[in-house]
Amino acid sequence: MNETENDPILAALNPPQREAVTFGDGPLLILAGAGSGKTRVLAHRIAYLVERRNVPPSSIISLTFTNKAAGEMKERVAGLLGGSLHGAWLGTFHSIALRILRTHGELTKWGASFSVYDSDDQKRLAKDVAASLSLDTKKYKPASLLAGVSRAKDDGRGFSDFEVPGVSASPHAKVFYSFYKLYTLRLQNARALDFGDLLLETLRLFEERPEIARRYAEKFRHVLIDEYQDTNRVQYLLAGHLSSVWGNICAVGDDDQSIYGWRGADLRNILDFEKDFPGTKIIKLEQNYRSTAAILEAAASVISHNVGRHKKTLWTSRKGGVPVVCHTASTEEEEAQWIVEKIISLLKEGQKLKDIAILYRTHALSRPVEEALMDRELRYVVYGGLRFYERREIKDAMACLRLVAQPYDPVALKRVINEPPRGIGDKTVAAIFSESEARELDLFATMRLMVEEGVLPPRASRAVAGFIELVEGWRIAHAEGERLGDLLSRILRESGLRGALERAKEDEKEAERLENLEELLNAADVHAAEGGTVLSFLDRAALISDQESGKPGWDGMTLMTIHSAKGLEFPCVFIAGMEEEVFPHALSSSSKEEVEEERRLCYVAMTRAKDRLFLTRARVRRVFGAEGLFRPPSRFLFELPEKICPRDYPTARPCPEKRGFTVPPRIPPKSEAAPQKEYAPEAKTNGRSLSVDPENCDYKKGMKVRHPKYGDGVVTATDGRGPTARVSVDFRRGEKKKFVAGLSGLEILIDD
DNA sequence: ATGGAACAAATATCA
DNA sequence: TTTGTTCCAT
Ligand SMILES: Nc1ncnc2c1ncn2[C@@H]1O[C@H](COP(=O)(O)OP(=O)(O)OP(=O)(O)O)[C@@H](O)[C@H]1O
Repeated sequence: MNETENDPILAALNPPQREAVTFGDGPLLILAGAGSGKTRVLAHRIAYLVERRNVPPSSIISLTFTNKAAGEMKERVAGLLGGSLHGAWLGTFHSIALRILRTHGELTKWGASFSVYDSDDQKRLAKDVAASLSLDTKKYKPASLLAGVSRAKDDGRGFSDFEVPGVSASPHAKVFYSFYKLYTLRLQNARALDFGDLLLETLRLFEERPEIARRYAEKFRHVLIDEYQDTNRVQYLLAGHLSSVWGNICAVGDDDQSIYGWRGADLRNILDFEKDFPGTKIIKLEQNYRSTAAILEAAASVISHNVGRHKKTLWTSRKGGVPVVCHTASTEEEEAQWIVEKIISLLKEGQKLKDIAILYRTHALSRPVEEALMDRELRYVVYGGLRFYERREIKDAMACLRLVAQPYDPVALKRVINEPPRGIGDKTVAAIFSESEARELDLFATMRLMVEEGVLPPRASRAVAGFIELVEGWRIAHAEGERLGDLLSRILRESGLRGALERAKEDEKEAERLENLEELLNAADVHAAEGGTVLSFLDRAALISDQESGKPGWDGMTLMTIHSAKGLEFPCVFIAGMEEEVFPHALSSSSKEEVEEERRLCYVAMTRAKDRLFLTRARVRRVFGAEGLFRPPSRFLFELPEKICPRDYPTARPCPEKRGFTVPPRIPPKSEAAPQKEYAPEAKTNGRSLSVDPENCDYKKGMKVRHPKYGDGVVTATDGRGPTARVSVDFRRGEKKKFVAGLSGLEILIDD
């Protein structure tokens, strides 16, 4: 039994980990805290099954949540195995659903060649739908209706599961219903699936064709799921189907790290696992191998403020450690500056750039940091944000490509029919669409007909004819087997997309877009070389949406949101923007549940750090070009152990009675220069206190408020509740304005 | 009817 | 900073 000593698969595991890896058949749940080696166990278990139990890789499916996690998993297992993993299904839920749907496309109402809409496509479609219904988009924002639809799909409720709202139903319910209805119809006409559909339609396929569900359930003797706490209803049901024959489902997760509630993640999935899968073996892992005690203590202290959580033991043998550092800067630029200084001293201590990560709640926070890093010529990679396949020029090119494969796609057509401008304006486009709907005809067929019948003004007619010919040419080239890269290159040339950019390339921005197109061509060549098709190239763009910047051995630091950092680890971690309204975010602080999810997010962020952890905030941060707003420190800072992170915030104190913060007159330390007039200038003079209370920002008619730009005013009307409410304000200076409450920068004035 | 220019508004998190 | 909307000259 000493063989484990030299066994690469079993050696570096502690006893409970080893038990999990070698566990035989039946459901297995590994419920454990951050950094306890859950993902490691999954990777080792896959290797163990293949190598020691002779389980064929093709009967293993491993489901992860993000592409990044899927990539890591592949890498880890490959490192343990050395190549024999061929045939195993490792990927995100969405990519695996897509694979299944493509295999059985003919059985769905979309047919075999449907397309996948990414969130930009979804938003465009949602806008069209709202316009067709002539909704008041002030009151019913397409984006929030769309969010409702996505959420319903995450919860497993397709349109057909909704009842026709009765006469007494709320206006919102009626609007939502008709929106969902038309959105569904338009998607179908476009033969497109959105992200929610990928999962939901796979589930439907399994339910309506049990023999297909069974085929997969028989194939997969082992189903492994990482980050199980973030599965939604549909994913949970899919997991049930996949494991229904063999019953070997192995889920790992941590309820304290559930951060996708807004995407329908349901904690009950992990909490009720035992009930759902009778005979479950539960294994707990309690040793954290990642972080120092200082970091772990700080993180534990924060998360302990969530009520009703399941206590977990988590200890580390890495006693002590460098204390967590909190820093308050006066502006976002100075915050970035401070981070960069720290990074430089870390580098002097021997840390490598790739060992450093800067995490933040929202992408918008990356800019000042990026600028500071560029000043010092430090290399970095930003993950997420405006991703490669989401860039305008790339989406335009891909829309052309999509028209080649799927000429009936309305979103793609609308996008490029007049890009670059070729004389087909809104009126003509609208005419084409309504005609196509009226005649129940394909968009291109409609256009051809309209040109022949001469129903369009001559100028527009000629332009449309030219466009048809253009796309037809591409389609012929494609049918004749032109290589993907050449086809795309032809499209860029003939469509004028490239020409338009070249004409404007003295502009740095446009030059960069041109470079992106070159990279796209490159990616197309690579994809074709790997045997990919136009269709699979389009799929990839929707699902991955990021292009690996192909620089091997790249040594740069990492900038990303906390959400995308989940599951990763770095020796040094900076968390920027530790301010109320930023983190917890203003738009998710309206309920206790939302704040608790933000707190878990904070916990996730902190537990990414192995050795060094820095939390920073700025007293004043600008929201877009606007004037800087005073930002009280994040409540999470006050939840850190005092000894680790001393309370040294002279400018604001938590005010428990109001569950908010009051802002006393600021006494600037001598060392700090710069006049600070924008920090609530009147607060000192008129004896009233300003209350910024994001948990309770319900505006009422008649309420006195202050805006940093417009001054004081009175609320004249409100629309909706919570941070997304619209608030109309009459300012004393005479202006009338309407705001989104959570983003407005409005402060409620309270008389003493 | 189109398209440029000037102006206003609005930003989450991911697949 | 970017994206969308409105207005006006072609
Ligand atoms: N038995 C062990 N011996 C040495 N190192 C270990 C052991 N188990 C885990 N580790 C290390 O601990 C770190 C955390 O492991 P892993 O990422 O698998 O944790 P996790 O539980 O998935 O974390 P999280 O929930 O935060 O994503 C990794 O660097 C891993 O190599």
